[in-house]
Amino acid sequence: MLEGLRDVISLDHLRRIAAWSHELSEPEAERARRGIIEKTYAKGAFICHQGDRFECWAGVVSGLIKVATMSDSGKQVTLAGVPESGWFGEGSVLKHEPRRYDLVALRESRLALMDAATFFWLYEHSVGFNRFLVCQLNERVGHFIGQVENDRMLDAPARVARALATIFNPALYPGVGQSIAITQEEIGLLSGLSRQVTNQALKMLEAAGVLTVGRGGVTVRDRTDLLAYRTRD
DNA sequence: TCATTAAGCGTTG
DNA sequence: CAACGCTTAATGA
Repeated sequence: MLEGLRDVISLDHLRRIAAWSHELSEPEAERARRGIIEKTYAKGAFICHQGDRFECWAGVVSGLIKVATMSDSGKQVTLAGVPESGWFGEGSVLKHEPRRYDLVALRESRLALMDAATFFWLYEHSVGFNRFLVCQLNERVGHFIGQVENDRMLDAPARVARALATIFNPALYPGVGQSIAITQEEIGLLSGLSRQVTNQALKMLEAAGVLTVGRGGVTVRDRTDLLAYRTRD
């Protein structure tokens, strides 16, 4: 697998790629900037495997990341899709734990990686940073409660609705607006469905008035419609 | 046997 | 040129 390009970033750039940086004081932001490098991952590349020690907090600058794990039966189960502007991995960094999940780049993606020392410095010194972390963890709790439900309803449109609802969460991913550029193949990878089934599911969701499908993207008027979607029989 | 999927390919925007 | 839809052959429940 090809190693991507590594780069140091500017303060201006940090402001653009990290919504949380606006909660930081000038010296805090400067410290954050120095602790972050950027790296590009090719389509299909693993950012890390389950069990790896990957001592970084990561933000998606561009592209799309899948967080997945193996089920008991050995199948890949997607836990979440992380689009542009999403930051993840604070769980493992905070606990000094090996990664509990696989991280895969679904398309060519650029990540901002913050080293653990910087992360802990902000954790101990910055009120704004902690405010952001609490807010994000709170959103996650809500998300995973929804996921538990998802395991029991194996219905394809409902799973697609869930996967998309994750991506359209403005608290977690402020960079995503009403529509997102995502292919049906990528939605399938996020939902754990084949391209055919994904296409069919999207049509059903469109018929239900929950979203509109376009070429290479979907548009959602109201995210609560996605969350409210239930199997129609 | 029937259903589902990955792969290949033609079409389309 | 990449996303989509369709066909087909393999897989497996």
